[in-house]
Amino acid sequence: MAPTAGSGPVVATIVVILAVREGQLHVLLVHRSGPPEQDLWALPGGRWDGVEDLEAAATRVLEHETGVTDLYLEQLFTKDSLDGSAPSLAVAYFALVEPSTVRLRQEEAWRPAWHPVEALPELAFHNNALIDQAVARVGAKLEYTNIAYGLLPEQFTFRDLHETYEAIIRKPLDRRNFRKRMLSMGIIEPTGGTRREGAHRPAKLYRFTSREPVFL
Amino acid sequence: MAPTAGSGPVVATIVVILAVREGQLHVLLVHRSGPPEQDLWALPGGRWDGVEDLEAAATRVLEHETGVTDLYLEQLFTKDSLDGSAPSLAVAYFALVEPSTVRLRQEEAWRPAWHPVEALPELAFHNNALIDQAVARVGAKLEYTNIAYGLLPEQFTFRDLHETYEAIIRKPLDRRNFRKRMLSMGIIEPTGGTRREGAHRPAKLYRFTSREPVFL
DNA sequence: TCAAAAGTGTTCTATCTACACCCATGT
DNA sequence: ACATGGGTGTAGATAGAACACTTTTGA
Repeated sequence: MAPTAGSGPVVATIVVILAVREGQLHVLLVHRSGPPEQDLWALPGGRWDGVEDLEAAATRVLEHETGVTDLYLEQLFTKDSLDGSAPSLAVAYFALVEPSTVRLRQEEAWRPAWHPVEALPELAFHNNALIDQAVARVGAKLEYTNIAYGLLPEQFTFRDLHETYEAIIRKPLDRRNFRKRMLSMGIIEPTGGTRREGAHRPAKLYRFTSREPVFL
Repeated sequence: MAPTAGSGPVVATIVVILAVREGQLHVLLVHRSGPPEQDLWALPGGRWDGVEDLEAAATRVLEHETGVTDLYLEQLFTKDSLDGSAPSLAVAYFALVEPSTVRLRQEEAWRPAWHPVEALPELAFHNNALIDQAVARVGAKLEYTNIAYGLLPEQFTFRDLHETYEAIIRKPLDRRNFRKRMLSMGIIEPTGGTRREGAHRPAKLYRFTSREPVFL
């Protein structure tokens, strides 16, 4: 990475990459094989070169780790002092991805892996707080936006959607009321198709009416 | 200001300082007497030295411009490319202040001054968008927090509170419903005192039950 | 007694919550 | 026929919206 002009602090972009896998909310972490904070898990990130857009830098981190592009990405918070030593700044984003589209890098050094957000280890650079902040933000936005589209595939059943919501807000949602609310919000619509998943009635499939962020 | 270690971009903190004056929402701007962006109005800010807390740096800008300390301050957004030339980053905060506590610097070079948020001029560094973002955020938070305490003095009338809310959300609020809602939220309480302001019935005085941020 | 702002309740409507049974399918 | 998850409606409670007159004061 080319050194930047100026004489300011080191700036990094880091990304809280969230996905719902088997009904559990997960975050993507990498393992630090060298100092600082050796042997701790950390959020993926990279140094910002000062040339490209900040958001483009975050997108690049996301794509590098997951192979995913064009998903939901939003700025979260900017933190000083990544570590205690040199002056530094971390601009944190969060991203929502659909796990089946993800191909994790397979690298000895970093071992990118999904970790359930419940029961995280102590992270490098005190990044646990950023994850909490991201989850809280997503939970709040589920109520008045359609950002769940970032977490689900093109087509999905009501069960998928329901599980996704419950994984994030960690409270049970009444199935009938949930269905009514989603439909009355108008963020999803039936595709007409169905999906059979076992020895029982097939589920209708839905899609998001828009895959751009929409506020209600 | 001491140069920082590292070879990263220049980092600045800037602050959107908001106050309600005579029923109108105002933002504090400084006038740029030299390049870049000479002769345009801009948000006040300063270079971050990489040593102190980011938030402390923003607090220092706020205090330098207004003499006010210990008011409501919150991180807003981080933007790349303050200008088109050298790599740079601006970490924006917004602050809520009570105008009677403010003593603006009197400097020929910068001329800090309040500007009504309606009818702003084109600002340096395309900072108009940051102001819009700050106003939108405050407006949203009025609904579920007590942050209005940052905009009002220790004691105030319902009229003061009502005008403050209307100045930010730019929509009329029914007086009776507004009063009920504020009281049922429990964020304010009567002091017992009253204030006479003219040839009419005196108004009861209220205070915020807490002057720390409270979420409902 | 008049002008000017302060203070106060009720009705209606929309939204949210709680809750239990039948349906379609594969084995 | 049975096991499994999919799909549906109603009644009660709560919160929000609309709306107009009386009170207190100084001039």
